[in-house]
Amino acid sequence: MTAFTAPKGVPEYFPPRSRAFVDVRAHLARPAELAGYAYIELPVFEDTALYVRSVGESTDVVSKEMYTFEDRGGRSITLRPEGTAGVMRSVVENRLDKGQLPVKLWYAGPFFRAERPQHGRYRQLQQVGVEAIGSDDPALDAEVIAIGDEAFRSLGLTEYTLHLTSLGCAECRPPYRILLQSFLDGLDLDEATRERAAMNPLRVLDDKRESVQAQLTDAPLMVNHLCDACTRHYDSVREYLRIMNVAWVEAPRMVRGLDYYTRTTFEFTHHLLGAQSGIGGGGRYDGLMASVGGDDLSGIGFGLGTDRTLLACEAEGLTPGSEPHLDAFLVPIGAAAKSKLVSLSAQLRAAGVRNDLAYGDRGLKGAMKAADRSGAPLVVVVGDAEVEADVAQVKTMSTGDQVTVAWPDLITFISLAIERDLT
RNA sequence: GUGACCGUAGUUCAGCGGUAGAGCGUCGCGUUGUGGUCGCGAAUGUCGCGGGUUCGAAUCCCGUCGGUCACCCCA
Repeated sequence: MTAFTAPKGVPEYFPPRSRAFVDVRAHLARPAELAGYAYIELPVFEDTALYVRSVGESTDVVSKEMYTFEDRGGRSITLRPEGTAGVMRSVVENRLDKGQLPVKLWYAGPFFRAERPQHGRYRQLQQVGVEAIGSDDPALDAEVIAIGDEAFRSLGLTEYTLHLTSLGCAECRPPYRILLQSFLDGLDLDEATRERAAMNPLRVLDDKRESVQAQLTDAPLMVNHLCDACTRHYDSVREYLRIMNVAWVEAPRMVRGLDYYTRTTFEFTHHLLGAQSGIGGGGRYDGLMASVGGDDLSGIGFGLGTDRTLLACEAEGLTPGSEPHLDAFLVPIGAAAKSKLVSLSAQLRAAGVRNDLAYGDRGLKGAMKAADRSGAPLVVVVGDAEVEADVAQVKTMSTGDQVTVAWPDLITFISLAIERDLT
């Protein structure tokens, strides 16, 4: 039993799984880079009011899941529960929106939500996100969605579904909301659900209980009450998605937990993850910039769950990050050989050849075992005889072939061997 | 936050009232300087933590911490 334990609900990634985590994160970010999104590094805590204003006071995230505390100057600080608000704040504060639009940004890092932990639901969670600000072009909605889809697909994932809907805008949502509310008023609901209906009637639509769902079959749906502009926008988004061969499922009852979403809204869920199946989600947020004090610019973005995506890969039997991470492993026998290989190791690294050395002066047999487990395709063995002859033995692990190479040719020989293997 | 289940070597788990086991992994050996297979051997546990019941607790009870499942929520 160790004296200290990590805080409740916090995942840690250490070898060998940390390699998979890093690889997943890289795959999630790559499609955004390919589409011209630039990286933005933001603070992990912000003024509490930023989240209350943008995410929405009535949301669960703000009302009961935030890590909020007072700092030494008496300011109310909150550990970021999501990424979009901080990006908006930074864009406005640093006037990134005063140049060419849209502003396209991506970020990655930890977020914090004080929920009851579960497999895939963590108090410190990792996300990779993108935001495209300053354009309401539906092709941009489609681009963002396609980037998310490509991120998952590039990892080899297949057991996921893209859910898509439109949540309407400031014009058409309020009247729909009233319509839905009056429908829900006529239903037989328990106290907690009734309260939710009053707070956010949309939320009731995706209640998982059958007793509730049975009563909802005739509920009015937002997609049937969109204004003309929203209908055109949504139709257009879907047309672009078709052009890009992105498959989706219409999800007219989908609800998102953050209040700022408007129009296009989407979610990626994975079938093998149980209750915490959401691996990514996002949407358009046309009033958000103005609400944090900026110009009234529209925007769209998503957050992809790095932790859950890794879990999804594991559930599908995928092994991200399992490629060998070394090119060569160096095995010295005796002090003279050790000095030569310590020097060689540094030279190889400077030449871009990834390598490790058998430390601890263990026997050749044990050192070879370590070499095998390192995954390095090449092993360099040097003992007294080789030092004497100014050569090294270079063994190709996959075939067992071993050749003697003159010491001055070694770096070139190894570099070429690796290059040949890669092509 | 609500309800339920679980917590034993590095790891996966068995043991379920009489003073702790297996597979995998780790390390060593199978003669002098070569891994992966095979054979042989070894090391490692305050049985999550605290209290209680008992002659005796990893085993029963309570609390606590942590994890997991569902709800809720969402990445």
